[in-house]
Amino acid sequence: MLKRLSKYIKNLNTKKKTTIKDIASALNISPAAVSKALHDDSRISKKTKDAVKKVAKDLNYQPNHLASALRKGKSNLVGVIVPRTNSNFFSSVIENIEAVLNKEGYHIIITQSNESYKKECDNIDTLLFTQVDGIIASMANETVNLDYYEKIKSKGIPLILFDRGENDLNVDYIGINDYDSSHMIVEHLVEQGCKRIAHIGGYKRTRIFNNRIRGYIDALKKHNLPLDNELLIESNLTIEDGRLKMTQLLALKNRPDAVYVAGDYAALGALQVLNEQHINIPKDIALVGFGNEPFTDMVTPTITSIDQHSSEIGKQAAKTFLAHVKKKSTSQTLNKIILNADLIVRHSSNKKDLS
Amino acid sequence: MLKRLSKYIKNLNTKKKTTIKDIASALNISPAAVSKALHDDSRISKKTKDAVKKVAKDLNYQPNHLASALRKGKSNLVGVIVPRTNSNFFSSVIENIEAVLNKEGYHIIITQSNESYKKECDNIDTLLFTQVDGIIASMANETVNLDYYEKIKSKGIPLILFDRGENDLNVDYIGINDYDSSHMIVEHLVEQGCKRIAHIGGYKRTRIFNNRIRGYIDALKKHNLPLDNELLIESNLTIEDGRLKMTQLLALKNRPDAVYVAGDYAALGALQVLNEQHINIPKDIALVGFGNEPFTDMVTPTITSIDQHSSEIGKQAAKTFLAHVKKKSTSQTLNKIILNADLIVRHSSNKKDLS
DNA sequence: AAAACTAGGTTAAACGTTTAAGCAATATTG
DNA sequence: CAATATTGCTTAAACGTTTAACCTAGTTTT
Repeated sequence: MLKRLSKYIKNLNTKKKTTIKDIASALNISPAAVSKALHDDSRISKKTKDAVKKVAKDLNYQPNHLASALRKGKSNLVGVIVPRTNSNFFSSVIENIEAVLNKEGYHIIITQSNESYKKECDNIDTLLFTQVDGIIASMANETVNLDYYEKIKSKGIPLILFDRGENDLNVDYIGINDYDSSHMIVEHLVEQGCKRIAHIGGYKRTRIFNNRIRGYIDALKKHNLPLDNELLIESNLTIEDGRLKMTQLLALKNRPDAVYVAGDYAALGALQVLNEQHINIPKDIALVGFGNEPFTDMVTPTITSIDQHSSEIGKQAAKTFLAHVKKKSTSQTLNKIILNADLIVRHSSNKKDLS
Repeated sequence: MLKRLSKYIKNLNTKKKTTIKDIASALNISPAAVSKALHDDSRISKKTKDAVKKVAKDLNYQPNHLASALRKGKSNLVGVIVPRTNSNFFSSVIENIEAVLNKEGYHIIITQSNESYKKECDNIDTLLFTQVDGIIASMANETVNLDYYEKIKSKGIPLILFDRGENDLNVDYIGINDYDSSHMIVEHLVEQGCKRIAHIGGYKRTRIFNNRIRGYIDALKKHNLPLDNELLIESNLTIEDGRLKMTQLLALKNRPDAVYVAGDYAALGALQVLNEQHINIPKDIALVGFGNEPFTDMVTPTITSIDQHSSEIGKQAAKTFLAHVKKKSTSQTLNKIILNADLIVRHSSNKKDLS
């Protein structure tokens, strides 16, 4: 009695999803035939296929992703890990990854590490738990231990890194040429007549920031400018720290006449300090950022920056993943895609265009 | 021959994941017992449980989420839809949703609509496809047709809206009191001696922006200020449009002496224009934003804004979802949680604190 | 006209868990 | 001490798809 009642209630609640079985019995064919029809198997007649598709639509059939994922051993889900999504760069990369993957029937799961190593590990666990078919990631600032990434590799799950990646980890990578970008920036500043160029860089331990630093140092050498250790500062590249480090530079007896900041947010902080202290940009101090965030073109003065081709990075990352799953052979050739970045010159460093 | 070879290769590749069966045969008990042991079922002896857990750890057992989700009919995944993640507000809401849900064994899938209705529909399809147990969403600016949200409801999947939600859709909602917030702002500006208060508002069709507009109008009335239609402008609230609309206001014969902008990004755009035109803030024109984005405290002058308690909104949204799944009974009492926002007074509107 | 294909399916097992139902052995109760 | 409960499992089915293997009737080849 109680059982019958509960069953009745259950039937009321579970708006009973249509399954392949329902379609099969409606057409008096086997579930297997339905499955094949829905996948356009060559061994099923056009007539049956059409009938199946019609009934499927009529009954509002939605394939059960979990069941097919379980059976096929793949989830058609790709995990994405980024430090944070609230910058235009990562936001745009994600958008493009999604666009490319959606076309191939994949969906993405976005997770943020907030630059925390622990969070990043949690995210990896979440993604592995969700049985993603691959992971596309950009590492947190904090991350130095690569065990968790090795864990992904050891499970045989394709791993693609972009922007923030490590060389030691032998995986596919998409990014820009940071070393060359620094050269472009220094060259540009030298052209503007700057002689004391400071660099507020990211953490040396992060490969891309290290490359920017190396590029900065080598470019100075190339132009016969002395390297002054006071002018090379390590930063976490937040707005706040940008303010701090700029203030620090202004406190020097011998101030720089140009500052190259390895991130736009920190460059914005620096800009604020310069504006507040009524220092003329670029006449007294020229400023260059990195990343070409939209706000660089909206602040006063507009900030010269490096465009990292975020949409291209996203697309390439997605394509690299797809290449991985398509050739399931062992011929896993390593892909390292290095794009050339563009220098976008704006008011903050353009002395020649002064009206 | 060929078969044996392919089988051999297969075994090489599939780093054979340990399953419950493996544990079972290792201990010579049934898979069912293992499953129960892992879930701390009371009908399993402590001795067996310990043994199972030890073997599970030794064999590096990872539960197959897909299988359990299929069997249990729930995925332990919650979908989150936001306009974009690149604002601190949404970023912070998401962070808190995740924190609360992770503790209960749920994971989240983040998707962005980029303020596009079509993208939002796609996102909903993705989430339904992924078999999420619930959806927490904030609607795109463009969204006026609610069919897709009805679709979620009709599938019996818990839907919780926050910030941008609609009244017509009869679902749980978490947000702040926008109407009252406008009152607080106008009151504050009146106290500062402002008499011509303009409002750059969001789209009227979006409920929260409409409420802010209504609050603005009613507050003017309350303080016996005339409503000048020239001073009430609709905007998409991006930085760019903030610049545009501010420029528009400055072109009036009779300029406002205060501008209340319904979003911080647009307020930033307005601030830039005012700064560029060397208009004294707040003496000539006072400025107030909405959202308390971190940069409001970093620009010059700092911008007065409304704090929306993003972390609280995130937590409450997650808790509301959890309440839904816990009481599976039909007693679906509707939750409308309206938080009181805080006005954070900063330099852009504080005339009394002038040094 | 026998042999060999082909078209168009069907059958049944499998993916890894969970869980209702069952059962034997031990413990508790009246 | 017989009746009843409890403990600690086992059995087997189920979740919804997919797929290898098989089957039958018709078609083509030789």
